Amino acid sequence: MPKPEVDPTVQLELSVDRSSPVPLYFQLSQQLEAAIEHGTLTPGSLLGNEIELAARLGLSRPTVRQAIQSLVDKGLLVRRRGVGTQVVHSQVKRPLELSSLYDDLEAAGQRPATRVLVNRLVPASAEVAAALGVAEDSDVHRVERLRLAHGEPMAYLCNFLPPGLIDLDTDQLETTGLYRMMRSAGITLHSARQSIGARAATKEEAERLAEEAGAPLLTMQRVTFDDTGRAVEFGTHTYRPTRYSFEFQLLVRT
Amino acid sequence: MPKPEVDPTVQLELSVDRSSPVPLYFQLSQQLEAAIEHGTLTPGSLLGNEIELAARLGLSRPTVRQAIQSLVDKGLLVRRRGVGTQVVHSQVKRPLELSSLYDDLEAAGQRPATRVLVNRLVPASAEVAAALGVAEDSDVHRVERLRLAHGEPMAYLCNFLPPGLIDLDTDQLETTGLYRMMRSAGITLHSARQSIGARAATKEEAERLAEEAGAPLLTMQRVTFDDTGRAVEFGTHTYRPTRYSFEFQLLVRT
DNA sequence: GAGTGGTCTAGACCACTTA
DNA sequence: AAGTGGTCTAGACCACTCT
Repeated sequence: MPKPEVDPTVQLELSVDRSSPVPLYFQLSQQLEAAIEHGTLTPGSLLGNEIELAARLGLSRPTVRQAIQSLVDKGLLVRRRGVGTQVVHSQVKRPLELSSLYDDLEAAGQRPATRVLVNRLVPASAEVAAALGVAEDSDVHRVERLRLAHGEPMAYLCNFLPPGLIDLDTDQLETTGLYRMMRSAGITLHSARQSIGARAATKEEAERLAEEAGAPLLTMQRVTFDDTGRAVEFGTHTYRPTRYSFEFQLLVRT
Repeated sequence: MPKPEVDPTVQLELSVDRSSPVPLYFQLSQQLEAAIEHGTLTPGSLLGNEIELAARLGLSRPTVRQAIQSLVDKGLLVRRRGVGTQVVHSQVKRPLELSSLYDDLEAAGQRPATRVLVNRLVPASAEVAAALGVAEDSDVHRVERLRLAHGEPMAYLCNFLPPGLIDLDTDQLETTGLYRMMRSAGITLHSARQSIGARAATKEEAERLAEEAGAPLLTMQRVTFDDTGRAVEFGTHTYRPTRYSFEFQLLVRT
């Protein structure tokens, strides 16, 4: 009876296309990630050593390392000196993302709807001006939206954006998410500072979300920065906690 | 009048110690990070090119790149092809962390106090068993704690841990955080899956936190995994939203 | 065209783990 | 002692941005 292969990657038909413009390390990391996602590489399985893997693919060791490292950074693999590289045991795989409510809902198959309540220029309040780094009372966009799922209100979103950044077409706001609009306008999102809390609904808030006054609401405030460090969005959101909660995975910084 | 230096790193007396066991790239990244933290490298300033920097320090380019890349991953630097490497403009610098309430409070100078309400072995409920990956009705540790700041209750923490992992000394639980105890027991935390929501307080919850029944509460559930993929902790926490909110910075995955 | 970062190579030596 | 990942070198060519 033949001894089973120790290195599961040998059965994985890995290959790279050197004529492709896609970087070699990226081609490799995508194939490995797909194999993990797909269950071909099972949790706990030990990848073969880097040098042998590099030789088999006709790549240099640093290139293979770069591919593996990117998956380690995503939390999919764990490396141990003297031991090897293993697929992480835990079932949780989704990377941490700057979540977009619209995308979240769409991914969950909830077919979200958006109703734009307000879309106009207003003078910046002190709080908005500080968050966006603009002068107080200068013009900023104010967008108020109600997000619905299955016809039921789920969240009330109030956002402020500096002027001249993107074209805030109301129709487009109703059919896609704000982040997606910013990305297609060539804005590279970089980081966001978030604060998540809770409070009792005021009468107006309750009415908007079809709740009762005093009902608990989940709140989120966020300032988003692009890769030049500009604040590109300040948002104050309220969610119905019976309909929505924040789910995410954190990687421990090392 | 002499033209000012374009590359601010030349005035930075960077140096590496080749006799140190600390990796060279790490020595460099720490010096750069300190300079950014300290304000010596101001937001928006352009670092000199990698090759020149490598030559000045007597390092190879890949080593310098590794140092710079680690700061890019932390969100402190931004690289642009054809342009250069810049210190990020935004004022936010704190990295995303797996937050420990105890550490958060201590960092905020709130001198937290902990009262251990329960610390014993209990049979695992279905929910706990699923979260920790143990058999239903098998023994698990149950720890209930009340976290206070300035003498006021701030959060009620209920945690479950698999048996035999760490010594859950009650005195130690009152003077430090659970995460810190796990780390000193040699457990390497790796990732956590969190869910943050809100709900109205039940009568018992309200009493524990000195709130009224029906008051809004901020809730957090978390499963934490170590680097072998074992679930090492499952927690169900409730926070007084007037006293606590979750603040964190996200980096956009690219 | 000049300068930047992005990618890649083919080696090397070391530290750690396991047996 | 053998095998692993961790670090490091000294080059190379390419793609992109700016002037």
